[in-house]
Amino acid sequence: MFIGEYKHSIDSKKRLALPSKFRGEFKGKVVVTRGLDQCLFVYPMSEWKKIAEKLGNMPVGEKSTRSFVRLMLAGAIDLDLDSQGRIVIPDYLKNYAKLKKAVTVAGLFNRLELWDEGAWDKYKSGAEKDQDKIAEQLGRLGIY
Amino acid sequence: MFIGEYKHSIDSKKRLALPSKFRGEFKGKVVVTRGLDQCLFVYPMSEWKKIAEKLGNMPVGEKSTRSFVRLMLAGAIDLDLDSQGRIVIPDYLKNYAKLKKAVTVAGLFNRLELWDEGAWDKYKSGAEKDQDKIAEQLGRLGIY
DNA sequence: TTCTGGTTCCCCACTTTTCGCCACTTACTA
DNA sequence: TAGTAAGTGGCGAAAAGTGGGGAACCAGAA
Repeated sequence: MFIGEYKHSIDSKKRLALPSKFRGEFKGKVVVTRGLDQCLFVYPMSEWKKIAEKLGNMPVGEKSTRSFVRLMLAGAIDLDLDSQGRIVIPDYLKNYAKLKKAVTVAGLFNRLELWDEGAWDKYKSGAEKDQDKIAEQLGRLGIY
Repeated sequence: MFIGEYKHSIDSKKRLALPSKFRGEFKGKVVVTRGLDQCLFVYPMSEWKKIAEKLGNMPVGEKSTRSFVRLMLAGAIDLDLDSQGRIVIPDYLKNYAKLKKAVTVAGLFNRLELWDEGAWDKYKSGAEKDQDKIAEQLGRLGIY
């Protein structure tokens, strides 16, 4: 289970180290995909297979479904960790999430999220302002 | 399983290199056919056989089904990879997808798609716009 | 048949990118 | 404060992508 917030940096070769405490769960392989709100999702292979299976079997008849599947599958990439636990972020994903040097890695239960540090801080302060709404949601979920 | 987005180029002899990480799955042979939305589909021989089977058994009653089957089956061609992992794109397919020099190769689960780079970028930015719909679709897949 | 022009295919070569490894530095722990 | 682990940086080797020469092949024309 992925939890916590970590700061890492992308070097000149587009390499990004993943937090060492999670490397065991990845077993040397991860899948990175386009996420929501301009971040990237990082899944262990086992999680990704479930998702890909569903995507691959979606009907291609409808135009909007087709483009959704294209975006998700073509937007994903499977990567190997090097001996230091780093992955190389492809250009098209790096651009999508507007990643520069400083990256925030966030643990979200069954995945990691990669954020440009600045974007993350902004997003977070926005979300923190919305405390009342969050409290409301928690209540609805039965969390007190 | 094919995923990811790759940039390659067609040279003056109409040769196009396929991403090296997939060459193993092709075993030297591929089937290329007209795809949906002005792109080309590239299947490994094993996948193509399944597809062709399905297409051959489709009911020919509906007009749109008929034209879809014609599109896929009539345009299909099997190609060999050369020793550098390239295929030669026939003119009629190159024209159909309006391929110029810069080509985007997209992995879509059981096939690759070949797009003119410009067309791909346009298609993608169109699909990316509707983040709400994407979130909705993700929710339907059980991804949160 | 023989010549010629065009096309295809095979192989070699150059350039760029990627990958694996090693090493330094920083942070945390005991 | 020594020791260990994590994060970062850089080098050299290997692989991938691209371009081009030239042989083989196939047509049509003389």
